[in-house]
Amino acid sequence: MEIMEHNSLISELTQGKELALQLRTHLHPSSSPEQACLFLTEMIQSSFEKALLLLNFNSSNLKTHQISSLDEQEGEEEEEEEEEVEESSTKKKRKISRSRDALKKRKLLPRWTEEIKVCNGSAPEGPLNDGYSWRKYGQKDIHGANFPRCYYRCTHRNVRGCLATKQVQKSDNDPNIFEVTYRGRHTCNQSSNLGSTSISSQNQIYEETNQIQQKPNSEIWFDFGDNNFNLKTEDFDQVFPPFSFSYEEPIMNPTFIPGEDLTAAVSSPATDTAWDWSGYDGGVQRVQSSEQSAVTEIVSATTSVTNSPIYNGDWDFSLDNIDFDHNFPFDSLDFIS
DNA sequence: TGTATTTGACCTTC
DNA sequence: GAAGGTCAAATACA
Repeated sequence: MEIMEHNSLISELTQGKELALQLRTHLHPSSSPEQACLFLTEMIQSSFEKALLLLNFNSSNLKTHQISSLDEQEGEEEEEEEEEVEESSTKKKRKISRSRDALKKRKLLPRWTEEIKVCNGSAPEGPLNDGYSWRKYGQKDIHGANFPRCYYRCTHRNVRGCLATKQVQKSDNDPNIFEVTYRGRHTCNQSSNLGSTSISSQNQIYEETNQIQQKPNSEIWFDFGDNNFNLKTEDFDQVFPPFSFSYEEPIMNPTFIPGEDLTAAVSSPATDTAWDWSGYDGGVQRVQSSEQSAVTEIVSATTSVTNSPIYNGDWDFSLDNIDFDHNFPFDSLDFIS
């Protein structure tokens, strides 16, 4: 790792640590204006994201080097192949070269899965509106599954190089459940368009309903009548490895509005296939089950939270209820160096 | 005409 | 070789 990057990484992580400490002081009941908490959480998020990007970047390079050194011969062949591509510009070779490179990158991307439950059997007419714009690039019949799987990638892939993709598949067991697998984080910053409305409405949701329950199996349930939202906290061990949370009275703010016409929320064009509600985000019951990438757990976990429609940076966790794991090595050199 | 979707072919992984 | 994932030409649509 380059010294500059190493220092940047330490700087970002240290800043995150300090901001977390500040936030903790703000969380004292006697202080803590909500705006300050929100600002601090955003700063913390930003700081960790930068750090993780650095980590991600370096681990990518590392992996590439490892691959090269482990299979030098193949690497050389690849180089030759790429030269050939430039010279001969044969379509086939270009395709091979590109796809190998892309696959190497894809393997390093974090991945996590959510289950989205569509309630009332009201078929929305568009894609899941999770705050990002997706472009469908493929559909595949999956062996043993009753329904095909759809493949989406970020609309801004070409323009901004955003590598985020998602797969949407209707569940065999419950036709109202869609399994959405996200891969890679958005680097196109398009989520900001939903953040502005969500915070206020989210708070409103919580204030109006205040029906959050904790189930014995550590699932958080947000009961909004027909719109249920749950989060399997058992998966938080994977999603947030460094922390442990207690959910006695969490404040989490899903980004949909209860009672709102769900179909109206759908804005972007999509497939009209009856089952293909890939972009549909209304009336959801989500179970986030994180499947970690090959990079590092913390990269995947953090990315999954910041990138997921469940949490797109707009939630304000009530950290009063979050117990920082005392084992988390915030102060250890292992963590910051 | 530009953009999104469909779909068969191709590639990688297991 | 089967299955999953992606590409890209063809097609649809606004």
